[in-house]
Amino acid sequence: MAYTPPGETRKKVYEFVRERILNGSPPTVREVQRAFGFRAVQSARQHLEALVAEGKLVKDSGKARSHRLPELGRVRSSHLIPMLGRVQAGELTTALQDPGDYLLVQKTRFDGRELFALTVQGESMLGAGILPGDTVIVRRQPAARPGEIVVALVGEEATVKRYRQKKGRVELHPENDAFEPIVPREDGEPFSILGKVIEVRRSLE
Amino acid sequence: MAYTPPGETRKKVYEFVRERILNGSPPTVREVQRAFGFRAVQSARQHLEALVAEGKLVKDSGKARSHRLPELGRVRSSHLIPMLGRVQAGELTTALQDPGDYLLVQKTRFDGRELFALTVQGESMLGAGILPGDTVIVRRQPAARPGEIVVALVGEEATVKRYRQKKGRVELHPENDAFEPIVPREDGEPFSILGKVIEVRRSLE
DNA sequence: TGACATAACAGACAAATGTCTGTTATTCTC
DNA sequence: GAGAATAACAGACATTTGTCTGTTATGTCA
Repeated sequence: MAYTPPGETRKKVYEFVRERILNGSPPTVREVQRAFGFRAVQSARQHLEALVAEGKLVKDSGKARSHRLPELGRVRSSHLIPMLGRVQAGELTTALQDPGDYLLVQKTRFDGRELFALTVQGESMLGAGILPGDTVIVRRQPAARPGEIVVALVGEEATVKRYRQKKGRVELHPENDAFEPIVPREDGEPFSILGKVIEVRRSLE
Repeated sequence: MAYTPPGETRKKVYEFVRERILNGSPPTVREVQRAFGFRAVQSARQHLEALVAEGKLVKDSGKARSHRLPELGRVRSSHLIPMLGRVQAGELTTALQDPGDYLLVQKTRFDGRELFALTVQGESMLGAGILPGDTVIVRRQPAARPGEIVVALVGEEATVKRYRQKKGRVELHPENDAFEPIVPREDGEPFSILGKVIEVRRSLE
């Protein structure tokens, strides 16, 4: 490769490597060499080393394909969670065994507790910006604090509501005047908190 | 490693590799070996080969760290898109050059067009279930169809609104009675569609 | 011009990594 | 118990990949 003005090729190398990293396969030194038509491995290596020195890239010495973007450490970590779709609550457990779909979440935001996702039905939470068809990501937990939005199992159905307490009794509040709060009966009707809604997603495509 | 029931370790190997791939660094054969305490490289290799044969993984023969998740399945590779946060519209372009944060999306849902994300400010889209602080994922495109929610550049500011046309003229409608529709002036005030909102995300933690 | 910095080249070595051949152990089924 | 199937092991070799030492070319600036 002919001589190029200082910094010019360096920048292109950075963009090339960055693109490759974002696409999931960091290049080897020789892949960079070939991509730029260098006739010596060292040419590619010098650029890569310089980029590391500048702090634009990070590298694990000696390892293959180990260049990373420095700011990605906290972001890249991801996790797949089962997507429950529109299953009935009664089938929740079995659905979790072999879920039909997965959703990708950024793991670092969640502390390793079990997560799952499901699709919202009905308009009872319109006031909280949760629309029918929205996907809610839920962290499994058996209890909640007042004010949090939870997924609860009432009888045979899973429902998304805001958790409240009144005189020591649990109430599940919709955010829509057309609906009434749910007050669990004491006659043994199955009632439990499945978990807390930690994220809402809506696809508009 | 002691003998384990057929398929048991295989499944764990798959999960391990999948996790690593999603995190951006597919493991080497020997990394799998170490992770499972195999005393022979071949043990790890057999599992990996079997997984490729089953179609659960794909591999570039001979290359280091070349295991990938097949593009066919439901679980697809992830993609990082730049997160623009609360930057002013005028800085949009520069912000894209060196973004400070990234968001993880499922790549296959988007056809390779350029994506970016930004944080919503203001309550003008409450009626569409878009709240202040929500993150919108935007696909860059210079035009839109009536009814779609877009990010537009009006003067110096980026704004999220519903795109409409009235008598051949563009109007940007809020979804909140407290706000007025925006009708771009014809006096040369900068106006352009930055892209279409394809997803809304809200974190509740 | 000459010192200096950067870019690119040449050729090799060393470490990491993928691949191969063959063997032993465990479980299941008949 | 014999045979089949799967799991795990042992040890080696080949290729890929990272790293090193030294050289030549191009541009900058005093």
